[in-house]
Amino acid sequence: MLSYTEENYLKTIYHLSEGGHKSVLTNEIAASLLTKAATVTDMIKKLSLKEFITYEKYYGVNVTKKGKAHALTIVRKHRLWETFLVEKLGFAWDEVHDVAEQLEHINSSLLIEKLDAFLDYPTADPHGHPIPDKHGKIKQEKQIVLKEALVNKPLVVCAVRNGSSPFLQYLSKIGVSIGVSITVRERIEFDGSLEVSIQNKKPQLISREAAENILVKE
Amino acid sequence: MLSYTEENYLKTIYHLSEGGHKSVLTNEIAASLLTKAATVTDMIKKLSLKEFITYEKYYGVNVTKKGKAHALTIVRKHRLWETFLVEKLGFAWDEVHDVAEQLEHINSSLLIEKLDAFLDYPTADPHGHPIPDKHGKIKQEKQIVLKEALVNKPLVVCAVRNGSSPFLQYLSKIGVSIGVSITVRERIEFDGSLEVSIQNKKPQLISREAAENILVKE
DNA sequence: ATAAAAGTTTAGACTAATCTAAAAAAAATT
DNA sequence: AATTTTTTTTAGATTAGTCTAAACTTTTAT
Ligand SMILES: [Mn+2]
Ligand SMILES: [Mn+2]
Ligand SMILES: [Mn+2]
Ligand SMILES: [Mn+2]
Repeated sequence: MLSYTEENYLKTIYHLSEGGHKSVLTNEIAASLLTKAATVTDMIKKLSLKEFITYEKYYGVNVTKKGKAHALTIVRKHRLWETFLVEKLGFAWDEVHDVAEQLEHINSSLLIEKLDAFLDYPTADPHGHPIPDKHGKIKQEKQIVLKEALVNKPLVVCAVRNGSSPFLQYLSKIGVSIGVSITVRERIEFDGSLEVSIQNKKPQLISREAAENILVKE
Repeated sequence: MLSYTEENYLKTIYHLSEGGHKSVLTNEIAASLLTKAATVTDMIKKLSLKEFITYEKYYGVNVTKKGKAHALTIVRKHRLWETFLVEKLGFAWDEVHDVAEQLEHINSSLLIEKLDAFLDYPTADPHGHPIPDKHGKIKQEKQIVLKEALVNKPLVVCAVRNGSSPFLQYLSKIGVSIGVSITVRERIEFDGSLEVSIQNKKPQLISREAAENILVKE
């Protein structure tokens, strides 16, 4: 059994490792969790003792199979709760993350299975992020970053990379949400900004930063 | 802001004080929370410093107005969550308490207001316990203990006193749930057991203990 | 009215999670 | 290759919540 804090460390390490594919350094974890490196060192010793990660002094940590499995249950809970908040309670997509940060630590497998059924087994959360199934399996569809999209090819918004409130609110304002159609009309080489048409409406400019944080599919 | 632990102490003290009407002794709190008296003494010092309770050394504690208000928000959350689990997720009434013990500490007023609306502003939880409204107001209907009920007077089950799983499962088994009609046919003076007819079915015997834990109204 | 019993508080210790400052190791620069 | 800079770890402290054992108060029984 992991504590609330240990779960947060494990989830953060899992995300920073990009799903277990690369090792993660002490300072990255500290920056991500707004703690100090010394605190992280203590915690990673604990997590490696419990075999959720492996740890080589001075060279960072890697998530073990056991660690990845547990991290996935936390991600699953986080995303199911976010889906519940939007679909059933009427939250906006920029209001759910902080509440889900708390709800993801509720410990009841019956609860999470019933919630999953109640939501009709969703495969993506309100930000388009995939929801692992009860076995930890993720259904990943292929998606590309809007910034790299071909000009004049009609695409559909399928996820955001950055889930911060200001960004999500900005997207809502310009009419972007999951499932909306979007076509790049012109790429401005000077600053990387794009002229895009959303739902076939009058083209508008979006910044390079925005275009790097919108994921689309055909 | 109270910690998870402080909230549990405050809620327990509130319940033991019967809604703020009597003072509560150190050992009662310790017994209720399965901790030791010394631990309780430390915690009640902290809670009284924060003015959620008043504390007179050796003579127990009393809940302040502020303490009662906060306790009521926790009770509200607990009972709204229990209602959600039963009404929306299909939990049985004996499965919800432990999960609600966790959920009651989730901190988001938006969440609780939206949940309340989603459930259509319920006034009682699955055990018949009243749900305080957002101002902490409790709508208490008058109810009597089945043990004291008049013979041959048709009544309706409106709450249980004891919410333990074994008791709730026993009630389900004999056909008792909230809203069911019940009539006392005979009171056995020897051991206090009652012969009752549930939903006008064949009379059956229930023990004094059971009859003390079922609340009914006309 | 004392003495014994019961209940409560204090003292001292432990674990989890955090910090700052100092030491050590690795990486980058000259 | 040596030195400087950056990163990480270790050492030592702090706070929250818990415990046991000892001391102190209140209550009960003689
Ligand atoms: Mn999120
Ligand atoms: Mn979290
Ligand atoms: Mn309950
Ligand atoms: Mn609780």
